[in-house]
Amino acid sequence: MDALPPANLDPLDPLVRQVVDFFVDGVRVLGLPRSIGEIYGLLFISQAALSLDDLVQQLGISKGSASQGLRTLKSLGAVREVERGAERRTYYEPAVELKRLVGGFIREQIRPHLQSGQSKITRLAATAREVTDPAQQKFLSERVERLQGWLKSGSRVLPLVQRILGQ
Amino acid sequence: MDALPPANLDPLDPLVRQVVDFFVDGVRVLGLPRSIGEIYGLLFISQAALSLDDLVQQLGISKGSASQGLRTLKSLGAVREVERGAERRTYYEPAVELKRLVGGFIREQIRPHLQSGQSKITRLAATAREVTDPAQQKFLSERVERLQGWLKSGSRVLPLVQRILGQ
DNA sequence: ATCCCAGTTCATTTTTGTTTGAACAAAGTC
DNA sequence: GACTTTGTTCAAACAAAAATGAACTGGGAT
Repeated sequence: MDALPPANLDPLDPLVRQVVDFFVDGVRVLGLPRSIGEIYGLLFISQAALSLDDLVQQLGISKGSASQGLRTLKSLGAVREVERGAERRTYYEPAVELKRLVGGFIREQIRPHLQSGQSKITRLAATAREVTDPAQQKFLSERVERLQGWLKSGSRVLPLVQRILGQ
Repeated sequence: MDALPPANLDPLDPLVRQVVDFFVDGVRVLGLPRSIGEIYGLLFISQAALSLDDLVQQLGISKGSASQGLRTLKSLGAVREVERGAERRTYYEPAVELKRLVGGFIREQIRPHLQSGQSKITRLAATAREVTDPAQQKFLSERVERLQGWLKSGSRVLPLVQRILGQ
């Protein structure tokens, strides 16, 4: 009973662990996979920029996860690549300005949904217009208009949120 | 080869289907299960209040799902029970004011996370204070302060969002 | 007291989403 | 050209979340 599972041989420092867990929870709320929280969290609390391999080693995740996670984080503008002179491998550091993070999230994760919502409602309105029974018609168009109002409000709020979070 | 699966015998009207799908997508973005979108969507587009059994019949979902979905929707303030005189069974109708919906979502799904985030950061700050190396110390406290700033911004934005969406 | 009926609970099944790891590509070295 | 190093891709394995349905609760009705 001494050959325990090949557990991560290099457990994270407790402080680092706390930060990583914080971000794991954070990204779950945003609907992103945990590996993304782990990666961003470790970058956030590491003074030096880290390479993909550093992330794999320290977090004990696969290269595949690390690669995909970094890709998503890049697309969100949440990490940037650091030039490291003649080095072949690339290093990453976190973007820590809330404004930038929120902006990226809105651009990548919210706006597309708002837009597809808009077009769905447009189609919906067309379908509703074909209903003949007047009472039914009235009820439906009232509801469709309400949906349109919601989306309008949604797109009105976003810029405001961005402005406030940009200080 | 003619005993096909016991598919839903009573498919939804295409318009209703469109609305239900709209809400299914909508709630997925919010991180809620699809059954909740289906239920809310059907209520939203139905002129009459519906019972749990109506939902089960029309959506082809189980009683269990319907019951749990309604519970969540009630807790979000997104549906209300309609009194139906001597009727034993209860009927539901949707809350359609954006203000109320957003308020419920913030209260149930966002505030709790902000709060647990606050307390995690407080603990984190304590851990960070124990680090002795001064350079390390400085870096860590800068990062921890940044996190605190994020949460502060977050809680500043919420009331504002609510105000704007309340017209 | 027993039988409905409307609704809830929760262990199991199903579905969905994430992670892994092996194969691959690209780009530099010897 | 063959080899090493860094990173990507994607089918398969795995894990997490949601849906099911059978057992149950509780309140009428008879």
